[in-house]
Amino acid sequence: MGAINEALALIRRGAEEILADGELEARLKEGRPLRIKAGFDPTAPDLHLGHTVLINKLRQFQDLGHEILFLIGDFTGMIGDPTGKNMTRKPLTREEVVENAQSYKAQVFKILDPEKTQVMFNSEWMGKMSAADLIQLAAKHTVARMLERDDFNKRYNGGQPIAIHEFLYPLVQGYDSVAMKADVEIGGTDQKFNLLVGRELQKHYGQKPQVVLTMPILEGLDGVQKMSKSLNNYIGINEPPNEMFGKIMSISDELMWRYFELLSFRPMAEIARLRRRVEEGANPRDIKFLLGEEIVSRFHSKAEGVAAREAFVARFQKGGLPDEIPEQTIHIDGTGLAIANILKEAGLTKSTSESIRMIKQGAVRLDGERVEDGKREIAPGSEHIFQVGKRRIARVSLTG
RNA sequence: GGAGGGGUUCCCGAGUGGCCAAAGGGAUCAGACUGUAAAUCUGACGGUUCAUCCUUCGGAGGUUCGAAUCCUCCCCCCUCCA
Repeated sequence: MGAINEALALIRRGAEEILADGELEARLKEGRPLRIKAGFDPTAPDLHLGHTVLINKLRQFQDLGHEILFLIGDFTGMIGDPTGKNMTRKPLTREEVVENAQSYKAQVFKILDPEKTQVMFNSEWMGKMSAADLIQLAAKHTVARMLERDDFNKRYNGGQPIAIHEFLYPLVQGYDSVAMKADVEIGGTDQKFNLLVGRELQKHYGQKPQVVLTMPILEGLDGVQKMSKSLNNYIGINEPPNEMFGKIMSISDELMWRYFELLSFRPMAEIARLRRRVEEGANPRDIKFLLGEEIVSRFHSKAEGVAAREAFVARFQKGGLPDEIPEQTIHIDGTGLAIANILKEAGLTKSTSESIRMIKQGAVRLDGERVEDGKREIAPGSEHIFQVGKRRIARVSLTG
């Protein structure tokens, strides 16, 4: 009994909503491994920490002994989840789907145990479905229910078009749950409607309706908008250790707790203790170190996590230079090249104009000394460390 | 099919013949303060041989000493009516 309560606590951690909570408890009591479904787009995955909120939840289920069904929606991908804008997507070729699946695995298995994860494709059953079957499926849901979905509702009332095939998306996603005999489906809060359709359909097909668990959308580095690549407020899981660590350090203190809850595997009790320490006067920066080290360790290695923290301390706390400075060689014709031009050549600035601006703003250092005059020429045959701001740095050797 | 409104620098959005590389806001970058926090303040934010010259305001032409602004054609988006 204690074990079930513990399991429930872990499952509820960070979850936005569980429908229905009571059903979940009942299933856990059955004592068998539950079938946990999560669906993903077949488009090329480039995962960031926001995506891992969901995957972490899968991992927790896995740790509790349940079976993860990682569904790649290669069939639904042809429809595209209706957002009102991109009504249809161009279908991916089989090769692209296979390739993207490989890429998913490489990224996702940094969190999940491959041994306990089944990767599935919904084209497997949807591809075989006949038109008659599809009509039968469509008969199991009503237009009125469909229009309950927020974005359909808005579009319908706002006189915006809704293509018929868009109604098929939730139906197909729901049917996946039937085909997969899912016990639980996990998705973002924006997926709630689709996940609930799965419950309805399972009932129609004589199955016990799946438990729906929604996870919140993670805020990006700015702490306000959702983490996304297009907003450039993300931490990619393939980013280099120091980059990753630095980005984590740059989040606000308040946001740190959110990240702890959703991204850390530390028990909530421990996180509560950390929080108390900060309230009692500990420097939040030092607590953030723990988070940074844990995250970097997960996606790289324990050693790299430690190294990233040490590099950060050495560089920013003690004001030193990073231990690995990218090296460059620039060839100079004639007697010398102006610093402004070298910066551009070295890729530290996008243009000579930017170099001049940066110098004017006091952002440029040459071997640690602030540069005042961008026109100053450096003769070939020497090596120097150039810095623009705090983050851009390069060791440049100039050859004649 | 008819009527009307738009497309401006990364985004939003002013500008309706010269003072426009183009207001303002956002994002971003840099400096100060710090814990590379956050918040705040300051500055920058097309390229260049940098007090110069060059390229930009959906596309192509044209008018003019001079156009983001006027004209012609084309492409795209939106609203209303049928």
